[in-house]
Amino acid sequence: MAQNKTLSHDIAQLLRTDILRQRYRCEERLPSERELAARFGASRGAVREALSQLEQLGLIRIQPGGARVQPIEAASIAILGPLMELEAVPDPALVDQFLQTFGAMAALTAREAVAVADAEALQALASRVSALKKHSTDFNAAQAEWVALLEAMARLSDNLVVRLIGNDLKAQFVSQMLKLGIRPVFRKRAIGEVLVALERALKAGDRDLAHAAITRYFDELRLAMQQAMESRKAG
Amino acid sequence: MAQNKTLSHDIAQLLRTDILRQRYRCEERLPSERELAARFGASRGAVREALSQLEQLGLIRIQPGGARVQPIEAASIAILGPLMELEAVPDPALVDQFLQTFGAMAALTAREAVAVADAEALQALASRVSALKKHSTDFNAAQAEWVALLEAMARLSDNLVVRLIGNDLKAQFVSQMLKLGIRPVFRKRAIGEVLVALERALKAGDRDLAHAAITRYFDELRLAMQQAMESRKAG
DNA sequence: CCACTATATTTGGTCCGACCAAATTGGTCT
DNA sequence: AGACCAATTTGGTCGGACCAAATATAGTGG
Repeated sequence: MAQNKTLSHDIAQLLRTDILRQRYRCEERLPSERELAARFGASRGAVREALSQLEQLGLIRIQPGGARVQPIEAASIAILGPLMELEAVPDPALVDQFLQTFGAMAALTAREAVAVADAEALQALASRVSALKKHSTDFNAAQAEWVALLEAMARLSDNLVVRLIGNDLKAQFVSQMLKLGIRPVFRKRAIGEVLVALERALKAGDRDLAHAAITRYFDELRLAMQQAMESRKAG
Repeated sequence: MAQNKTLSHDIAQLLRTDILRQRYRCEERLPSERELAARFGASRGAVREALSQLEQLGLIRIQPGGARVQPIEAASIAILGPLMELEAVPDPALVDQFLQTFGAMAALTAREAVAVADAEALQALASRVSALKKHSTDFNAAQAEWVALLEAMARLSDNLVVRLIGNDLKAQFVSQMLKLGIRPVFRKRAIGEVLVALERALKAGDRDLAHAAITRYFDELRLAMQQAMESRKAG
């Protein structure tokens, strides 16, 4: 079983899974703290801390009289990770939605980065793209370079909102994908076109082109990821 | 003082504000639970629940030996609301970043909604846009109609990731703006163009045009909001 | 004098038992 | 049947206690 640092975290994780698996219907009352404590062989304090965390996640609403589960849409994005971990292979539709959303924010970041970057910064970004062109065969190296490129643009654009969301999503998603060892296979020609467009955008300071290129990249990533998950399912 | 339901929530809020105000430097140790309990005149259990919530927010990292504050960028987006409430008038740059991000996701939602909608659904959306054309003078009615339109498109696109992020952001932002009573004044001609484009996009099922129209609307909203906040500052 | 180690202290994690206030539940009365 | 009221359940808080891990300190050896 997944062993967290503390007992309260373990309890929170168990309850969280139960709720996400719809073992408790919406608006239904959870067992009382005393009963949960007895069930988990824990003290009421530990259970209370666990419930406090679930409330912060927006999964439940605690009131005198009982804790009630809330609709999933009312929760925080921090539940995306646990939601994908529910089954051995995450829901492909959810993965696609994730990449679509993350891609939109990455594209936004690219546009702003190009908009505010000076000549020097643009040159630095362009050199990263050049490096990417050479790593077209080594997946791991290319992946690391992409992450570095997006990170560099995020630093330039300096948008705290995007950064917070990105951190949350990355923490939820990337680790899960790495754990599963899913390796998307890109269409080389398309990725080549993306890199060319990105290089041109950086050289010309064309923010719209940069936006389009990043969007295109994530579209390719979505496609590759869906295929990888399908073959994983078949294998 | 802002009175929450429970004492632990109050303590969490106080500590949260202290951390966001940088009263504790990054990586610095917070006072021990026992000392905090003494300071707030509360029991250690209440303090522990508060700290547990802050940990869930990503503001602190709790370990035997002490709780340490984490870099703001590592936190969850749930801190955006408190971050804007720190001062009487929220940071205009932060508001702009928020609207930019929210707009990008709304545009994404619009594109997907148009992509998956059948003729009937498109017609329903178009009628909402028509209604918006008539409410051009009444700010409150128009605002409510915009929210309803975006909500309808969100239901159609059925993207859980966007929905969760949107809920989080809305909960953080909208209430704060309403509380301040800031009223952005739109450029009527631009909004008129947006509505025309949106209507055309819905009639033709043109997802790219819908995306562009929503983007344009939020660009106008950003402009109007910045002006409103500036005049508020001056007045 | 400095670096390393073993010890003492601090700090978080958990448990137990108790009391209060609010919500729920169930019964009673009209 | 509906409204009202008491009994029970449930969450919120408190205090004290013990353990294990991390930190700080004193001691030792170079």
